Amino acid sequence: MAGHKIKTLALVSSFGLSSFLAGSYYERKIAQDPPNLKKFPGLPIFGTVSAATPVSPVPSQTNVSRISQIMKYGFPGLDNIRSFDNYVLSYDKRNRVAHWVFEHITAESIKPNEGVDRSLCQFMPDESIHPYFRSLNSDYLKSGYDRGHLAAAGNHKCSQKLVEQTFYLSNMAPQVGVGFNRDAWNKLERYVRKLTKTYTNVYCCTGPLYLPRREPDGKNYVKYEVIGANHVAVPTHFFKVVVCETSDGKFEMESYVMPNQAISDETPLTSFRVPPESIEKAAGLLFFDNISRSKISKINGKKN
DNA sequence: TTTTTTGT
Repeated sequence: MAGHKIKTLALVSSFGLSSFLAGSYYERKIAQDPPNLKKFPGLPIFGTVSAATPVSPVPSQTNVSRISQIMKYGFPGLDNIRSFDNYVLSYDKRNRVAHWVFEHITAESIKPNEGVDRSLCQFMPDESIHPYFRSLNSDYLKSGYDRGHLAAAGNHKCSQKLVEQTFYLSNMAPQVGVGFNRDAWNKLERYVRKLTKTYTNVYCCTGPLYLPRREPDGKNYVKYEVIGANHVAVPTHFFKVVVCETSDGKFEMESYVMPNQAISDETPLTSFRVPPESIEKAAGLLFFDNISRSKISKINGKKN
């Protein structure tokens, strides 16, 4: 992690947070009202919306500061960043599933407010994603997989608007329902929420993995199913990397990898702990790059 | 408690 720190920091600061936000604002706007591309001289114009991102208005200051708070300790990667009011997502256009989502939760922020009702929410396509790369409800229909939240709905129940924003399909991945999404994975999500009872701030990064497997010929292959007309990838595994901040400014890190399959209720969560480095290498991401290693007092329960 | 799908 530390070895790459300077490079990544330089990249983040030269882009600047506002340009990420500006990008997401612009692409969202495209989806609502198709732009007159002639307004942007020099942009390549094809038959479809260009991926290029011209200068555009900066969104409201409140949103910017919340996003800065969520991403305070670094972006794991910089591909197709989407910012919502209470979480941030990096989208993998090739697999039609996010690379990662990032959340900042506190006891206060996850406290459900009266009247907030998950059952009123609907899964909806993310119109800010180009139609070529967008997943649809029809892709999941009769696939046998749940539309599993990456940023958990249960982390955003303080307002109806925030919980609704977790129902974009860009925040979903095909997950085995019984025994995984509704059980072991849900248990991990509840455990992460429980950490807010002990720690002032909890930062949580979640995403899919497509891990190689040894086949009978002795070689390693990455094999995964794709579902629906849009070939949405079914990840082989999911990860969660969590950093807990104590009131005196110390950090503790925990990182988990779970296979996308039914998991026995008896399996303890601790058995899914893996070194964060192994997730970074498998995912091509760097987690919490802005936290100096010397400030992390524990990793997966062991003194660092 | 929270996570969902299916068919009416």
